[in-house]
Amino acid sequence: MPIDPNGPVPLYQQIADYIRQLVAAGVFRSAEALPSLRALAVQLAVNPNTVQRAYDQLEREGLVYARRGLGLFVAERGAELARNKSQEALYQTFMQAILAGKAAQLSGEKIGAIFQRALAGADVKARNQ
Amino acid sequence: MPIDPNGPVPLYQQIADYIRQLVAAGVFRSAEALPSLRALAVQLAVNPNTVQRAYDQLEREGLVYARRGLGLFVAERGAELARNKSQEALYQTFMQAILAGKAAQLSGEKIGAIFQRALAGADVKARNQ
DNA sequence: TATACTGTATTAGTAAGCTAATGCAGTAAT
DNA sequence: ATTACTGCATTAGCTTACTAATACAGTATA
Repeated sequence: MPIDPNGPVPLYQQIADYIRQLVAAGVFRSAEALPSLRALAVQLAVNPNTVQRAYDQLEREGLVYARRGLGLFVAERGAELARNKSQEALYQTFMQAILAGKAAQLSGEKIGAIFQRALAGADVKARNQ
Repeated sequence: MPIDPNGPVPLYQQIADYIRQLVAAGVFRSAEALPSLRALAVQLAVNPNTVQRAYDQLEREGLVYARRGLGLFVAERGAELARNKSQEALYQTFMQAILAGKAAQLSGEKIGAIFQRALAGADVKARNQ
């Protein structure tokens, strides 16, 4: 698991994002236990509270539920929620960016063109990895 | 000028963004003076240093240049740079969002569809204002 | 019941970023 | 030279957010 202690995005956020991806991809099946706080904390060389905070966030999103003494489990529709969450986040990001572009006097067509260029660029980037 | 002392985005950033828009729109013509640090600071009820920081950023971007004792002026190709800057920022934002979407197992088509929905949504939003 | 594992809560330290106070330095006009 | 304007630099206060230390509480098993 790729964790970068430096860099702008907080550790707990990186962890939450990564776990969310795994849940969305179905790596953890419904009602299957996720790694325990401390286990993951040791593996990532991070304080348990930091993992806790990530798990907290995922629980608030409804992806997982925690049982004290037992562990953490993927919620019934956890995978589906995770996918919806990703899409919603993407939509919000796009919306904000588009509004910023409009504020900068860019037309909808121009904004669309820039997006298409980025989409193509992302493909190339993915191919080179 | 709409400045929100609360809210997540720092004052100096709001100021810089707004001035950049004005420069992009050609409100200030080349070599024409912008409001002085203190004048703008008074108008916005903000510390001069905060405006200074915004102007600093715009100068680093090459949009304007400062002359001590004289004031701040729009650079030769300032308006053009401002427009390019906006497009480049938009491209970067799109790129990051797209990569996040791909990481979340979303296909390029799906990502494109979400973007189109956001673009349409932004139009509606603009119409209602 | 003792042990060893789970998650939870409280508190504190630390670092980064933003804003402001104050004084310095250059220009121009009276 | 004085005055009144420009931008610039240094420093400090303040807030916020992140991370960590530590202790508490529930569950299962030997």
